Amino acid sequence: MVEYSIQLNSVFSSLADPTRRDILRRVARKELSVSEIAQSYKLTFAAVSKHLTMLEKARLIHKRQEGRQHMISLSPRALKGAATYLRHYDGMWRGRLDSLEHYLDRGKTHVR
Amino acid sequence: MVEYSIQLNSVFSSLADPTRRDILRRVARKELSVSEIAQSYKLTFAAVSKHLTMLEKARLIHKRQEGRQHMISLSPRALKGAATYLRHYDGMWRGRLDSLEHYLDRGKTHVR
DNA sequence: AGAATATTCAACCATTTAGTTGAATGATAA
DNA sequence: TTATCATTCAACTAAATGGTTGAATATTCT
Repeated sequence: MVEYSIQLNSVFSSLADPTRRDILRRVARKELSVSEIAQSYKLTFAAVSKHLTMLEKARLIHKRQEGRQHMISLSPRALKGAATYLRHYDGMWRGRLDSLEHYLDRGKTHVR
Repeated sequence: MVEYSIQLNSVFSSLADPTRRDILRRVARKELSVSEIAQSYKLTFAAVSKHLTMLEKARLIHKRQEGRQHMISLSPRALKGAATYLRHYDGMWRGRLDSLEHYLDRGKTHVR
C-alpha cells in the first residue's frame, strides 16, 4: 500500500496460478491459438479463456485475431518488472544467507 | 497443473499483495517485531498477523520469539525460486522483444 | 442465407482472501 | 497472583478467484 508499482499486483497474481504459468511457458515457445492452448487442460474452454483474459490484463501475453482464431503470444515486458523486483533481493541470499553460520548466530542471540 | 514447483504458488501469491511486499522490504533491512511492523499500516494487528502467517508459510520470512515479542526477518531462500523462474524468461525480452521490428513483423504475418 | 467453428459473455457456485471485532493465550512486571 | 503487553485464534463479512454450463457473437465455409 505504501508502494509504487501497481502492476506487480496483477503480474504476481497471474504467476501464482500453475495453469497460467504453464500457458506462459507454452506460448513462450510458440504462438498458439486459444483452442490449441485449451486442449492441453482438463478445463473448459471458458475457464482457459478467463485465464487468458487475466494474463492479458497483466500484459503478460498479447492476443491478435487471425480470422476466427485468436493467436496468443508471450509479451515478456511485464515479466521484466517482476524480475527486476526480485533482483532487488539478489544480494540477500548471497550475503546474509540462510547458511549454517546464519542459523548458528540465530541460536546464540536466541538464548540471550 | 502440469507443473513441478508447488512452492511458486505460495511465493507468487505472497508477492501479489502490496502490503506483503512492503513488509518484505522492511524486514529485509532490519529484523522487526510484529508490533513494529503493524504500526506502519492502517490495518488491525490481526490483519497484519495474517499477512505474516502467509509470508511464513511461503517461507519468505522467519519468525523467532524473543520474550513476548516475535521478531520477523527476511528468509530470502524462497524468493530465489521465484527469481530463478523469472530468469528463465530473461532471454525473451532481449531477443524477440516487444521492439519496433517485432510489431512490424507481426503486422506482416497478420496481413497474410 | 445457413451451418459450422472459435471465442467470449452471463449467471451461477464453492472456495479463498483480506479485512473486521472480540476473546484467548503466553510472557513479563508489579 | 494479578495486571499488562504482544500476539494469535475464532467467527464473521465482503469481495475476488477458479471453475461450471448454456447462450451469444463473430468469422468462415457451403
